[in-house]
Parts: sequence; structure tokens; C-alpha cells
Amino acid sequence: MTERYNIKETEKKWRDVWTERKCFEVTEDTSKPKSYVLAMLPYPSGRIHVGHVRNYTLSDVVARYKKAKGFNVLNPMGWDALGLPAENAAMERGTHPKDWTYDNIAQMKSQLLSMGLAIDWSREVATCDPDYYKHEQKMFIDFYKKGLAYQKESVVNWDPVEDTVLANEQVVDGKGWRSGAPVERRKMYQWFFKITEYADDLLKGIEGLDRWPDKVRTMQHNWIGKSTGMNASFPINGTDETLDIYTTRPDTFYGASFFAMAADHPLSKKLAGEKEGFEDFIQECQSVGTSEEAIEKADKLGFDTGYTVTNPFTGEELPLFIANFILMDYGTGAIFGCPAHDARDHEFAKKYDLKIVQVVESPEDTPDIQDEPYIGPGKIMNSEEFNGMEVEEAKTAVIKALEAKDMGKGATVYRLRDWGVSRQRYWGCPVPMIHCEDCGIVPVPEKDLPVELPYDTNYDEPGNPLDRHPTWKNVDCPECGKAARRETDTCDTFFESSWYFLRYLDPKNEDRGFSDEKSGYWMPVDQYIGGVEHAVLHLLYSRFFTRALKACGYEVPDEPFAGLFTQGMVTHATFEDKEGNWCFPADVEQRDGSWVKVSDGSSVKRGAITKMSKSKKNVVDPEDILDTYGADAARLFILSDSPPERDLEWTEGGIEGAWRFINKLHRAITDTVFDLPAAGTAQPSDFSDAAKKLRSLTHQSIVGVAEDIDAFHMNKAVARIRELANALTGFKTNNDADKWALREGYEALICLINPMMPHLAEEIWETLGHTQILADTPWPAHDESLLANDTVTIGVQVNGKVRATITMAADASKDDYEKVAMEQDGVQKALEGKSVKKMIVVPGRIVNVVAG
RNA sequence: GCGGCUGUGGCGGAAUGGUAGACGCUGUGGACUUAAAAUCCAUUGUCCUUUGGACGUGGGGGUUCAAGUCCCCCCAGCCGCACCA
Repeated sequence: MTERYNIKETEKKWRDVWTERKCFEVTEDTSKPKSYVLAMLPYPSGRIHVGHVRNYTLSDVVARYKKAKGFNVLNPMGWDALGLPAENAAMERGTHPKDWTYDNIAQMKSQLLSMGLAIDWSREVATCDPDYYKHEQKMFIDFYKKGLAYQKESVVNWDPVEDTVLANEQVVDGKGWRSGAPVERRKMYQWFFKITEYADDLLKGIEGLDRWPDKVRTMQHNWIGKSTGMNASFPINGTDETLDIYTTRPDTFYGASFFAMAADHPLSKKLAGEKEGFEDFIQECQSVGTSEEAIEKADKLGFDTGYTVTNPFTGEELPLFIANFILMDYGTGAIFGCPAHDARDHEFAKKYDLKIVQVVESPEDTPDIQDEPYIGPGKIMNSEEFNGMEVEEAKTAVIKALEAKDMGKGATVYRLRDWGVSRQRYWGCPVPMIHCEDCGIVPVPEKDLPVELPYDTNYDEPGNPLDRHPTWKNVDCPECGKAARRETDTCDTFFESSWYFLRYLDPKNEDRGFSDEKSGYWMPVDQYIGGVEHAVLHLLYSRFFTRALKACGYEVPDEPFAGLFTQGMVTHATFEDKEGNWCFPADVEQRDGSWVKVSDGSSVKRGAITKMSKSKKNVVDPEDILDTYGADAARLFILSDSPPERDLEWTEGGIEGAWRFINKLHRAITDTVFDLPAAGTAQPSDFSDAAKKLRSLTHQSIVGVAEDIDAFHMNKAVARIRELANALTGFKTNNDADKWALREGYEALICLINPMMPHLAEEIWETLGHTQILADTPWPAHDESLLANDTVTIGVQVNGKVRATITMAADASKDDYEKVAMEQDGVQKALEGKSVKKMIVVPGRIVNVVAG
């Protein structure tokens, strides 16, 4: 008996070998093609979760595979180490955010190390390190000088109890998540990055991202939200004011029946502020919750200002409303309403009894315009000189007409807003600016960077610890030397993650964030892998960043990520005990087909399979898994079955199945190796049919697994590997040539599993008598002549139904196929009483006898 | 509401228009064992009384010698955005 595979010892052994030999540390090497494989950097929460394991397994498979394929592979790792949770921990447990963060990094790193990832740890980066954010501050200043960073007043969520600004996700039903106090909207000066400057470029760039999922491209496309239409200005009758409106439907001007502006439009208060009921109306508009549901259900509300605006085409005086469904921060914050051809305007007109005039003819039968608006294309009607035009044609014509009267102009509007980066927080990158009474905003001189976070802070009181720090914010103005004040805002943590992939390239560079030379060699990222939750913000900000950095003289491509893969979530069944409490899967087991608690045997209900979450306790701890089954089993299970882009259901059965496979393989080879020819034995000249078949499968697998990995079909690659393994372990050798073929198959198999189960692969590779480690061994070469089988087995159909299966020589002629097919009993039987009308023969595929 | 994705055995999932269900999980039967675990072998879409046959890829139409795959119309589920003029 062979001894059992000792997972712990073996896995540790190979990790040590890789580390000692610095197998995955890389430098720029122009003799090889490069491949930059990148996994989204984790937030150091302290413990890895299964989602991390899936993410890094995927990137590791790609990295190891690409290395075997001859690429110079960069696969780095770092920590997205700034952000709110550290401050929350500080408040809850009295630890310092910095200490908490570095402790967490140490813990998580040791967990990641036990996964056996092919990472170049010499490039590790923590974004909370002043050596990191120093360069970020330099970039901030570069942006500022280019006009890409600026300050403006904007509305924030203010928690009056905590005395602090809340992020949107910290506002739950209009209340602070911690204090429960109603959130106020307060105006503050905040820093912004001018991402809108690149709106069109970011939109156009999406077209070129052909190795991104369509889903993500669509989401970014919608997020940028380009629309074309026109701005127009009309005098408000009886005042000196002008109403600026934006519309995408200038073709419907003849159908206008009202004008409307946002509640927070400056003219609203100015024109109607004194009117009775105005304040109440504004109150009502603001009290409507911000939740999606509330908005959906919200009634269209309007407040008649009593003023009118004249329709430039009909000369009609139309009422000017203040309406709750008009958004101040889109377009101009004012519109004209055409109820016949806009759902919202229609609803509004119904409610306030405004007329509904059809100006676009529907080419099909559509409901009466008084009942339902018509949004589609058609010919213009009721519109004098524009009658008979198609909608698109009329848009252009109306814009032209208004431009001629100097009343408006064609315009393009984006949904995308500038990126607000100010956070009134401690644990973030300080904005490197100084406020001087005389000189205004002055950037911190480069020699004074980094602006480091002070360590001596406390969290006993609410508010921003930087703002109430006794000395930190007091500085002299770099320009005039007078006493001045440091900016106490810190940056949104999306700032750090917008360029970390560049820092990995040159992590020790003290002078610059990264050198042009290194960026020129490594960029763009060839394969980026992470969760779809970052489909918009992180990925869009990063795309903005490369453009902005380029504008500031850094050498970077426009698009940072040439290839993107978004993995699915990891799910698990939920368990609920009799009291209705959630139970951890680890505390539950199946006895005689029903689920019970391990502790007391009481019955437990197995509920829905949902995304793993702490609140439902349907989580498994990767550390337990790695400890019990080892890294290879965890990796294999994650890659098996579910396609990586879909959700993966974590099951005990699944992980055990993976573990079994590993043991089976190890056993099979260690039990056979003594009987195989030595490594490197010359190929025999002749093989038995069975050996030929086995060799075909071996070489087909070499090609197939490579194709699967290239296409991210890891589950199919695993299936192929199992198929080959089954063939090999079931193969009976009768002579030396058979044994040679078996060794060839095993060696190939081990190379194929290496990206997925690297520890096991190295161990068996050594057992097979190799001295060069697998991490340095190239992907096996395949023999083209062995890819095709000597024979093919295909179906024979009669009228499209399979009636027999035939096995033919690979080079059989159409006549051969026809002849053999017709000899089949099943075919003859199906043809009884019928005459053959036609024979379809596709060699190697199908024979179909058409009979009637 | 708009946009996108997905529907295939008990389950996860395979199938360049060409033998539907690869590979795995589960279940069942058996071998080994005093017994169990582990392991190995067989079997596992549904229905019909069988040799064998019929039916089967969310539903309904269509194209084709041939449709899970292509086209049209529905239905369900998931995700994103959401009063964006």
C-alpha cells in the first residue's frame, strides 16, 4: 500500500520551493511576450472569504498557464487599505485604524499564501502606506494644475448626530445607518475630478474593449448616458427672466402644453417663492424618499408659478410649473412638456388637465393618444411647416429653425457627473492642498510630499479627526509664508484603486508613481479579473485616470485593461433552526436524509441558496477548507462544474469530490510509476491500437485544455482533465510501448493540472522522476498527427431520427458511409415500406437517410 | 418602465446546425470487510408490457435532410439603471 497523500506537508513543501527560487518574481524581459494578469486588490478586512478564493484561483490559473505558454507573466497582489471600516473598527474597539489595517493585512496575507498563488510578492503594495499615497498626492496636484481637479459647492448627506458626512450607502431610508437620525442635505465645498471632460472619449473607448463582457460595456455606456438634443431659451412673460430648457424631442414643439422646472431650480424660488403653498410644495418634493421604490410610486406633482412662456412655434402662452419629476442636475433643470409623446408629461397632463396634442403619427394601430402617449417613430403632423417629416428629420429642422432665431442650439448632454472625491474622514489619502487667506488654494510643494496622516488621533467624538486635530492642519502658506490651513478632506478610496495597477510595475520608485519605461513594457493589463460589482465605478474611474495621467505627461495607454473577466458570486444553502435563527453550515449535518444541528441533533430547515453573507450565516471559512482539504482541492472545486462567470454553489459534496480526485490521481501514479519507463526514454516505433487511442486522447487534451483556459472555460478544462485521467487510470499496459504511452499521458496530465492544482502537480512531477520543477516547465507540445482519431463513430438517421451508430475509418469515402449505413438493422427496419429519396452524408458527422 | 443575461436529467453543467445529457455530484445495486470508513465495479432523463419503441433542451410557431443551437411571438427567473426630458 502506498501511503496517503499528505496534503499539508506537501503543499507547504512546494510553496517553500517556489518562494526560495523566486519562481514568480519577474522583471521586464523583451525576449518574451509579456502578460499582465491582475486580480482586483482586496480590502484587508482581516480574513479572506470564498469570493477571494475564487477570484485568485482564476487569476492564478491564467498566470501559471500563461507562464507555461512562454509569457513573461506579472501577477501582483496588494491591499486596498484605506477606507471607512478601519475607522469604524477604531470607534468600536478603540484600536487605531493604522494598526487595525496592518494587522489585518498580515493575517490575510498568511491566508493567501496558503493558497499557493503564483504571485510576485516582492511587488506587494498597501495603499495606506505613505510611500504609496505620496505619488497619489502628486497626481492630485498634477490634475489640479491641468484643471482636472477642482473645488465646488455640492450637496452632501449630513448626519447631525454623528456630525459627519455620510456616504450614500450609509444612508438607509433617509436616515443615518448608525445614528438613525434623519439625514440632512448640506452644501459643502468639495473636491471633484473632471471625469466629464472625457465623457465622450470614455464612451468611444468602450467600442474598442472587445475583451470585456458585453454586460459591463453596456453598463458603462448607460452610465455615461449620452443624449443629443438641444438647449433653448425663452423669455418668461411678464419678467426679465429667461427659461433655459433642454430637450431631446425638439420635433414635438407643436405638441407642447406646458413648461416645467425643478423644485431646486434657482428660478423656482425667485418666481414663486412668495406664493401661497410654495414652501409646502417644496417640502413635499423633498420628503419623497430617495429609495427607488418611493420614486417609482411617487405621484407627479406640480406647482403652477402663474407665469407663462410662449411657444415659439404656435405663439401660445403655456403655463410654467415647478414639478417634482424634473431633476436639477440633468440638462438645464427645465423642460417643455409634450404629453402626447412622453410618458411622464402625459401623466402630468392628465393630473393637471392640460391638453394633449398629437404631433407624431403612429404608423401602427396604437391606443388613443388621450389614453396613452406614443413614443415611437412616425411622420410629423399638426406642426405646420414640419408636417410629413420623419421624427429624426424634424428634430434637425426644428433645431435649425430655432438656431436661426437665435433661441437655441443643438446640444449633447451626459448623465455622467464629475467625480466627487472629498471625504470628511480620517483614514484616507489627504488632499494635498493648503488654504491661504491671501493666496487662495495652494498645492503642497512636491518636496513636502507626502502629506502624512497624523497618528495621534482619537475617535471619542463625532466628526472628522483631522479637522479637530490640534496641530496637523496648521501650516504656513508655501507661497506667502503666512499662517494657513491644511485641507482636511481626504480622498475617496476609489482614488487608490484607480492607479494601483501602475504602482505594481514600479513599487519601489521613490521619485514617481511609476516609470514610463516600466509602464511602456507592462501596460495595458492583459487580463483583469474581479467581481461585477465594480463594473461601473472602479473600472470607469480607472479608465478616466489613465487618460488624465496621460494628459499630465505620464506614459500610459488610454485603456488600462485590455481584457476583463467578471466572476460570478459564491452561494450556499441557508439553514434555519426551530427558533428561526440562521445556522452556520459548519454547525449543521445531514443525518438519514434530514438536516440537524451537530451540537444537539435538533432539526434544521434547509432554505434558499443565496449569496454567502454573514447575516445569513451561510458562509464557509476558507481557512477551514484550506486546512481540511488543502489548497489544491479548494482550487479544483472552485474551477469544476460552474462556468466562472456564473454563480457557484459551494457544497460539501463538491469539495469532497475534488479532494477524492486529488487522492485518486496521486495514488494511481505513485502505484504505477515503478512500472513505467524512465523519464526521457526514447519513443518506441510502434504502438498497439489501444495505445494509439490513448495517445490521441492525450494530445487532444493538451490542445483542448489550452483552448478552454484561453476561453475561460475552466469547468470544461477540468472535465477534459478528468476524462484523460479516467482513460489513463483505466489503461491496461501489455508491453513497453503501452507503458511509454501511459507515461506520456501521465506527464501531459500533470502539466495540464498544474495551473489548477500546482502543489499536487509538482509532487507527482517529482515522483515521475523530473528534476526541473513544473513551475519552470513549458506547456507540453502536442503532435498534430495524433489529434485526429483513426476512426469516427457517428449516428445514422432516418428522416432525422437516429436509428443506428456506425464506426468508420477516418478516411472513409461517402460511398463507404452510405454502404455501411444502409446495412444497419435499425436503418433497414426504419425503412420498411419506404423508398429512399435522398442520402445526406457528411463524413465524420452524420448520415441521414431521407425516405418517404 | 428601460436595458442586459439566463432557462437542458434529482442537482451543477457539456454539446463548430449533425449520436442531446460530456465531466462531476447525488441515488441504487454489487465487490472487498467481522463491521464501518476508504476504495473498486455496475447502474442512474421520462414513459411504455418486452426484443424494442415513444417522448424529451421554459411554451407556441417557422426555416432546414437535420434545431438545445438560426428566425418570429410569448412565459418565467436573475442582474443593472431608474421620473435623465
